[in-house]
Amino acid sequence: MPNSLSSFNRDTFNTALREKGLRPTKQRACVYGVILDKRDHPTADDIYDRVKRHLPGTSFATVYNCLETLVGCDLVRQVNMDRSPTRYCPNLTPHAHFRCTQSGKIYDVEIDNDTLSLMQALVPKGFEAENLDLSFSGTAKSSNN
Amino acid sequence: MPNSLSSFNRDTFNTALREKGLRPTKQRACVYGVILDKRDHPTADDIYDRVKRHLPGTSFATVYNCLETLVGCDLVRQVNMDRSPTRYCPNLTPHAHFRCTQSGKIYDVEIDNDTLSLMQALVPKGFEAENLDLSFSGTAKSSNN
DNA sequence: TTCAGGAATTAGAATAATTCCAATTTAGCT
DNA sequence: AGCTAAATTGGAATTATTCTAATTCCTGAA
Repeated sequence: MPNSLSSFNRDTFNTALREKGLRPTKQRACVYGVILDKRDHPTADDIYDRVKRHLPGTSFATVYNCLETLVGCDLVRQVNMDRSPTRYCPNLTPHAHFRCTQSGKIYDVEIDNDTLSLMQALVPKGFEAENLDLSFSGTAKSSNN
Repeated sequence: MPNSLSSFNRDTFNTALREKGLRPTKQRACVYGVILDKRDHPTADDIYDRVKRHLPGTSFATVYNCLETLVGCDLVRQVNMDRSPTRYCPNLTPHAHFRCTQSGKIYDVEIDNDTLSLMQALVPKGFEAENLDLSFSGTAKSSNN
């Protein structure tokens, strides 16, 4: 039930919001819940559909508002692949993404610390990188689906 | 004059298109020309403005069509950063991009072969990556502008 | 507990980038 | 020169997202 967060997640959620002086509303909890519940990198559209099942009155604007809030509180990450709609991901560890051009599915790809440091070292002097995004696209064998 | 490609670039251009059975039209040449001419990662909009100075009748659809063609012929690369409009880049060597969140400017960042191989090695078995995209965002010191 | 004031949500309009479409023009062959 | 497929054109359509103004909801001071 995505609208009832586990007590662990509920705590994380409440704390993260309160730290920023924001209110832990039921819509925000529900959006967070559905993202945790099915970790398939849903789009705002997907999330809207899922949230509506629990809170039927929810509007699109609210979903976008909640997503922005959750991203701002570092509870979820945005994943942008090419021109496709933004996707959302509750995995906060440094990781890359692989998109299968056939199925459209997105997979998390771990990044080991050595490679991560080397990538960070690419940034030239005089530039201060706050964010690093690594993504792959190609085909995934059907056994991965 | 972006509508007169250097003979070197003209050759590259003609060959790349003919190899795919496509026609080297003046619109395509002009789009390619303006991208080579000012390597500032222009958007389709920027390109449209520049092309219009040389071929005033050009439509937006044509610019998009030409860009798609040029990308398909591996004459230019698309650069997608977050949700901002797609940008185009004539640098075909493997490289990453850095976007300054203050100025919006995009800079090329070299990737050395060792780091490139390590990044490619992140892709798990069962996945075949055709494309790799690495981008950074943050701030660039004003001396870089 | 009530109520004031700010925060959050809502529905729908607006925007921005891009793609589609049907009609016209053009380039390359015979 | 004329035919045919390819390319271009202008404008409409689409898609994802953001904005806006009105309403509802919380929260904490009285």
